Amino acid sequence: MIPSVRKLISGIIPIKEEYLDVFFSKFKAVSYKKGDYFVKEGQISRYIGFIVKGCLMCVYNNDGKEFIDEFSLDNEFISAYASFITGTPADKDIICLEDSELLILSYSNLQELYEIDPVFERTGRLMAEMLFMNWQQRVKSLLLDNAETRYLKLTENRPDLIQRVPQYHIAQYLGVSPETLSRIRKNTSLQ
Amino acid sequence: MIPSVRKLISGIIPIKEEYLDVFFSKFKAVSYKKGDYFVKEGQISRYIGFIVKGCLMCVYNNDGKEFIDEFSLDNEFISAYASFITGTPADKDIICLEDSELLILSYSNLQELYEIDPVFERTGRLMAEMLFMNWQQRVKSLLLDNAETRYLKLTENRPDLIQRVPQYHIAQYLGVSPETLSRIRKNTSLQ
DNA sequence: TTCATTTCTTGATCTAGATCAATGTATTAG
DNA sequence: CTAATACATTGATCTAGATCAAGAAATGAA
Repeated sequence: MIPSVRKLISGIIPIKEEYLDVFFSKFKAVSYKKGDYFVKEGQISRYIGFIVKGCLMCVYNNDGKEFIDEFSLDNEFISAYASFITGTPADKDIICLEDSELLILSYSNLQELYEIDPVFERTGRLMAEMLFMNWQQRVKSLLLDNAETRYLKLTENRPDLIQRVPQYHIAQYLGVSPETLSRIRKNTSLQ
Repeated sequence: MIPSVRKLISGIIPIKEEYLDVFFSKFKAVSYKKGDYFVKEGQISRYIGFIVKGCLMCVYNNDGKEFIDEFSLDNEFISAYASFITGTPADKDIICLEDSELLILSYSNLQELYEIDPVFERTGRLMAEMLFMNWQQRVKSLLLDNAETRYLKLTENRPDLIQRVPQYHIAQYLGVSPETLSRIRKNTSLQ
């Protein structure tokens, strides 16, 4: 694994220096083209991905209507976690929005890590806790904020996303129509 | 600790028989009256609670408007997890809706458990994973479902809640006005 | 460059759900 | 029991955001 990537992951997830080698030995590099599926709805997802470079999205399909659960860009993790953790079919697609380079970790390799040293359980716990807090924030924003506030918060928290992802996908993520997002942008930029 | 409660907790969280004694030794029993605060917004929450009997809710306040994050009833856990985990001030209140009996576990006692045996890290990981999946489902429902569907799903998943909690709190949880929930109930019960 | 496809904008209209106001019905306290 | 308070219902009206329809820009392929 490229040293810079290694340094990067170890900065993101809480894992001690001496465990890094065995940790990284369990990952495998994979390439995807724009439009490729990393996970398909209905299939069991057996991998967690770390995005070295690229952009992916998790998409729900509700009889034709699409809503976006999450975007992940360079240096972020992505997975249909519920499917991965429980071994049940995924309830969403994960699709590449750009050509992407991923490092993937299989379920069985992760279990091996847990067996090798319980320190990895702590890593897993801290990651799950971070994920959980993110999703709780998302619920809070959906309950408390109107469309404009949700958009403004997103531009603040993830300005990179707004640049790289088509606007109608941002709308699907915020839970509004593309037309509404267009109007929100028009209003806010005038002020 | 009462044996029946002990059996119950060990059925809910994934922990091995031989670790149960030390695990339970870290909990403390506390009583609350209806209306009491378990957590106050702005204060750091240093406890996780297990509800032996009773009902609590997590409430966000947005300049006067209240939204409910979560209800917890008998035999469920409750906490301002983000505050508990990160040691930062809670962004919500946790209030008792009924007189309640809790078993509470302090942050420092939990850390002791983690130090005593790494098996508790696994317990923590599995609990965080479960929590995370629940919250992801909540986001999915808020993005995909209209108010009526959200209500119907709630009556299916947590019929107990509908019985024990005032209707306007259910509305605050679903993210609709009490009037709208009343109309939804009128419509659905006619069919 | 040129054509095709994808994405974004704008206007007109519609609708789910909010808000306001009044009344009705349970609980609870004394 | 009665009064007071908390909770639920109903109607009238309003509004944020959806939907439909038509162009306008941008992007991309040949």
